[in-house]
Amino acid sequence: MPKDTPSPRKVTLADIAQGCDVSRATVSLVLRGSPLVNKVTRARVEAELKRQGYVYNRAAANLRRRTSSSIALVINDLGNPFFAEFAAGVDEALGAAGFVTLLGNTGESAERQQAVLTSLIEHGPAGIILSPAEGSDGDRVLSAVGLHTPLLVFNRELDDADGQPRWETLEMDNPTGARLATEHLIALGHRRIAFFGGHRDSSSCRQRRQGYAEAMQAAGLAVDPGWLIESAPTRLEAARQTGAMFNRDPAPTAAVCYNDAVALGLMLGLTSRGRRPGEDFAVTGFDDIAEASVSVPPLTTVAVDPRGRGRQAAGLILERIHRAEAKPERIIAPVQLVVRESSCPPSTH
Amino acid sequence: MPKDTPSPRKVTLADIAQGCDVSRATVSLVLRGSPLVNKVTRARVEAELKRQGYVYNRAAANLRRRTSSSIALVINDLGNPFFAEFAAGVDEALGAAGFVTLLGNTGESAERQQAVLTSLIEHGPAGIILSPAEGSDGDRVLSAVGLHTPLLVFNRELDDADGQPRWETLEMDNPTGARLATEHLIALGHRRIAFFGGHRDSSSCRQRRQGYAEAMQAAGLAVDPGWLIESAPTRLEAARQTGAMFNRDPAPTAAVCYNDAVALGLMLGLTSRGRRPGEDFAVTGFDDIAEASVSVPPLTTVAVDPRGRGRQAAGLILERIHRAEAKPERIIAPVQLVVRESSCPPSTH
DNA sequence: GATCCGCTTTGGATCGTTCTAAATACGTTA
DNA sequence: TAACGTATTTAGAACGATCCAAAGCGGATC
Repeated sequence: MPKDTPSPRKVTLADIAQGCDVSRATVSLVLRGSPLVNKVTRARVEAELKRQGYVYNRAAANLRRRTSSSIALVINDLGNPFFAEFAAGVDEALGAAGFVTLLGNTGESAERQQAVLTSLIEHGPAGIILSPAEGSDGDRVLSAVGLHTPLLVFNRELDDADGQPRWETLEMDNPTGARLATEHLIALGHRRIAFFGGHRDSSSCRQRRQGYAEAMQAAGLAVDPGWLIESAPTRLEAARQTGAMFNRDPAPTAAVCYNDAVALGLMLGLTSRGRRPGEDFAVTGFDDIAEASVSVPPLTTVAVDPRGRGRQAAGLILERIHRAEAKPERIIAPVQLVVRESSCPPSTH
Repeated sequence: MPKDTPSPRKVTLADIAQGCDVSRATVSLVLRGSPLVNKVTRARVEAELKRQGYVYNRAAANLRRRTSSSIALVINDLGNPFFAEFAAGVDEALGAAGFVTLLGNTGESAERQQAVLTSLIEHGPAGIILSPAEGSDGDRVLSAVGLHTPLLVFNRELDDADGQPRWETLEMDNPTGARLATEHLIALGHRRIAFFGGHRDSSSCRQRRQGYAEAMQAAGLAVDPGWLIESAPTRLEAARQTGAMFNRDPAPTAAVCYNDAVALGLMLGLTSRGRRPGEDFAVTGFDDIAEASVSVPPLTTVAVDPRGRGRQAAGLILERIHRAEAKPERIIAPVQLVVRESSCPPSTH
């Protein structure tokens, strides 16, 4: 229940119309740059608009026209630079198309996500871009969103069991990214390669592990189950788990990490155990966050261009709004391996 | 000009009213939980609401009531974790109060900021929170925002020369923060302390330098002008400028940095010059970004709690909306020194 | 003088809510 | 029986824009 106060009263079309002795309809035509109105009238009206400091009331227009000029953007963790960049990309592209972004941050809580969605939908956005919180349920989401508002799900899979896909999907090409990183390490001469970090039940982690496994298999390399190490996707947790890597003998000589945060944490953990990442242990990340290029050593990683993905997501939802009939697609965004210094050949001793 | 398409038609109050044979007014009362309606009627109406899958049209309600349930949030750089956290805090508090966040990212461009403000204001937000882009002009901002929408300016000063303050201000206590950091280094025994990073013309940098200067003076320590080193507030630039610190003889033994990014860059630069931050050179930062606690060595810094500041900003603007007559205040948020390992006593040799 | 034309302009209904003032129902009291 | 009070419901005019169909206005044509 928004507590709010009536404003002092704003200048409306009617005020302008009265002020220069034309009808509201004419003023409206001027505002929308219609070619119907006479030059002289237009000039008079425009002068009056400026004089009274008129500001357009888009809500009223939208009500009458039964349209909307906003898109809701629901993010699972705005504090995470990856999603913040994504949001910036979305807002940039939406702004350029004349839309405004309705923001909602869920902090990875599926409950809050429901609340946020119900609240946002009441503002009548033309579409919704959702980066789901962990543990989101497709049916619940849909019950809040309804069937009339186009929905684009970003980054995580949301169970969509029905025959008909009920929303559009934009995902990173996780398998390929992990495969590229793994192949790169193999090409450098590594044979014992671990997959480090991430939660087994997250869809992106599954997909990345799969790409890793494919590359290993294609090269005829065995994967020791002890080389699949889970950890929360944060630097701190990853640093803590570093030890788990060296429980087996022989230990791995390289690790493909779930993401950059984990990779940076692993490098920290290695350093504090007296190992030098990029010299006697190879590490790769995923995401290419800003820090990756300035860490010591600079991190080899898979770039996904979150800002570009944001722009893409905005483009997709706008397209869908214009052609509501088209059936939802599932889009996989390409990724790119960026080789830096953290991926070294296996040390010789 | 938003290109948009009429939607398939939504369920309205009238549909519900017709569906259970009461008037629109009654349904409206039910929706708003008025005690006037009879229990039995209420139940009937509620059943019908559910049956038809009604969703409230807040825009229409806002039009009629001449209210607004949104607040615009304009951010100079969403990609920066500090501002992303701030935004998350704002959204959290606004959401709790039943408001929705209209997001706009300006990417530090004053031009884009004007465009964003004019676009957002047309959606009739109840208030605006603005973290200004570099080089913003107070008068231009105000010409876009108008005088009827409460404005809260965050983090940077915006020239407000007039006698009457025309907007509310929320700033960090920069002078005190820098003073605390400097005093901490002095207490450890340092005598030659540099101020490293930031642009001289940014208001926050000026304020932090001032706090540093005060502390130095209070301790009777001279400041060599060569110890005031400018740099863009990024890690990379800071690393590049590291050399400038050792141009003078005797060189400083510690540095108060403009912010954490700069401090981390400086530590990088020190390391690559064979110096060990936290052992033979002391470093402090400002902001306490997530990384600060996990860097090597962990960074002594000044915590400003961006998420908390976001919540505070939301609270302030909401308060102002309710009491529009109150004259705008200028609020300085307290900061806190967090001592970690990067600040060591001066090395003995 | 009536008709038709293109060029402009306009009154009034409309979008989905809320608000006001008044209507309705029904028992009580005088 | 009329007047009254309480509890509940409602018709219809707003809010600020847009849309539609129609009208006004010369001037050209018949």
